[in-house]
Amino acid sequence: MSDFDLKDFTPYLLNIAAEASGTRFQRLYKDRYGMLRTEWRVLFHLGRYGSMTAKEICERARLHKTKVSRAVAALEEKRFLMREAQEEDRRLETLSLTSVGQEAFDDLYMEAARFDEDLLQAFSDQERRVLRKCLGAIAEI
Amino acid sequence: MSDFDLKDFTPYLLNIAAEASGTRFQRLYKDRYGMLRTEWRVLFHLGRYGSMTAKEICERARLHKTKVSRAVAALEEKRFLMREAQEEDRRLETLSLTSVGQEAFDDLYMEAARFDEDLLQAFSDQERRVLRKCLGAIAEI
DNA sequence: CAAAAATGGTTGCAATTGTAACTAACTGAG
DNA sequence: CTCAGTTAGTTACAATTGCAACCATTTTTG
Repeated sequence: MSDFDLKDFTPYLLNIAAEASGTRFQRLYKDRYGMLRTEWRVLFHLGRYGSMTAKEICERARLHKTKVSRAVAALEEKRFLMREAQEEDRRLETLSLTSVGQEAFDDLYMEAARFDEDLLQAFSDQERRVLRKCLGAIAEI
Repeated sequence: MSDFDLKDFTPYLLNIAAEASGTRFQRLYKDRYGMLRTEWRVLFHLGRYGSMTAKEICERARLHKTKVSRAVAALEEKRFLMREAQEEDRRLETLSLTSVGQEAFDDLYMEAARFDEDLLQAFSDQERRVLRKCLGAIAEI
């Protein structure tokens, strides 16, 4: 029996770490705004990078179009975003945050930055660089 | 606007990396053995660490008891494991792999080690150490 | 010892997700 | 033009999951 252990299996480790950190952060968007993770991600994209179509969100956020479609519907329902049909191509809708959505974003954006700092607080700059580099590379697959 | 970006948000990065690597490895246990992720994790525990009860798997694998319960039922259905009631406490069952289950484990165990090596292939020993340390610490939360 | 609390495990149901099929709108070769 | 693709987005349905309530045992405790 080789000495390869579950704790050495990177996908497992990644999954545990992702779940632990994700679950903790979830409390903020879920408790305060009743959002699901996908909704939070869509909100983040629109808040941070400005108005765009659902298609663009799919690509940038690495989310499947059905997930985005449902998240957009939910955010619209909460009056966090608005859709505006495009003249040139009527299949496309420009999505943008309402002022309520913008406020929610501002709040969560601040919390996210704080949360992240807190999460990495024990690591040196060099460790943070390595972590980011490795995660980025693995995500690229 | 601060310069904090989605690519700087560790829970997001972790989630993307976990999903990318997990999905790729999933092909092996799913296509070959029709297993779900939880089933693979339970199989791994029994194969790597020997017979144990569902409770112990819950603790060691960080899985909720309903997930384990269903994974055990599915693995039993596939004839990958057997249950044996304990005399001393009849609420407990000792779970152990059948020879078919053991073969599946042996196969996947080898693949997992290979997969992991492949995944980390571009990183130096030092980077691997840092990665493991950071992920472990974040998972501890 | 009996009744109450705790423990291991399962089940039912609602919520979330994944997949595929669909609609509506555009594009482009004949 | 026009009809076979594409593309953006939605919807329907099945598979997974999460949560709470539930058995069937132990264990505790009064």
